[in-house]
Amino acid sequence: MKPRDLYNKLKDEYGSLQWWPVDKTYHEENGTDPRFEIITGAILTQNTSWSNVEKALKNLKEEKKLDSKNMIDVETEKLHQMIHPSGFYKQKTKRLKKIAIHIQNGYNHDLQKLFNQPTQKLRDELLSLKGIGPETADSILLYAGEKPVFVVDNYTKRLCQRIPIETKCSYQEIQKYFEEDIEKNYSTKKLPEVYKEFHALIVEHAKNYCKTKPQCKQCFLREECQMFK
DNA sequence: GTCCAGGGCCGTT
DNA sequence: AACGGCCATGGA
Repeated sequence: MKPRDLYNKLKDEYGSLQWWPVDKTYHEENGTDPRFEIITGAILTQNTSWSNVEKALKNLKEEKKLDSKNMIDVETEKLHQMIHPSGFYKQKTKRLKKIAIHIQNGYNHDLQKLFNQPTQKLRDELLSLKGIGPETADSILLYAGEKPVFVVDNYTKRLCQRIPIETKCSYQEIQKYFEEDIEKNYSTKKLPEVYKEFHALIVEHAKNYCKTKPQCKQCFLREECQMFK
């Protein structure tokens, strides 16, 4: 199966999903940039369920620390406490502080300036920060920066192996394979929306059916999936 | 009690 | 390059 076939099938099944959840009201009321919430969420959700991330985000909002300027000043112990529910809270505290300081030093807290850079340059820059790997960087580029980048996560790798989709299983190979196939069918302007939707659909499907322990009998893709046969 | 989640780093092979 | 151990919580 080709990536575009998977995309179309998932879209027909699940319709359009609104992703990445952001509390716009909070940012309007506080004059902060909603894109920092996406950056924060991308770090907090590393190998962690979103429900746990929500608890941490809630704490950050209650203390008005969900922006790069205010996050920098939070005591390490205090930040540990606030993001505790999201797990790996010590390393994630370091990662959040690191990106916040980077946004201060390089861009004077102006995320527009950050995202105005060429995609590849920005990607390399994000990857140079310890704690930001390929998936976190690409999530930030796509969902906060509206850049045409396909995000590969464990769910994507799992689907590729099971259906299967004919590609090597390294991050780079999967990403290239998906992007080259999707690029052919959509205008450059539409690509970010397509990639956002595609990744959201993959997560939705894998959460519900293509779990670690697959629910093949209920899965609508079972007849075309090697896993079921 | 066990398993798993919208990863990434670091050390070893 | 590829793999294993580690980081940690809360819900199923």
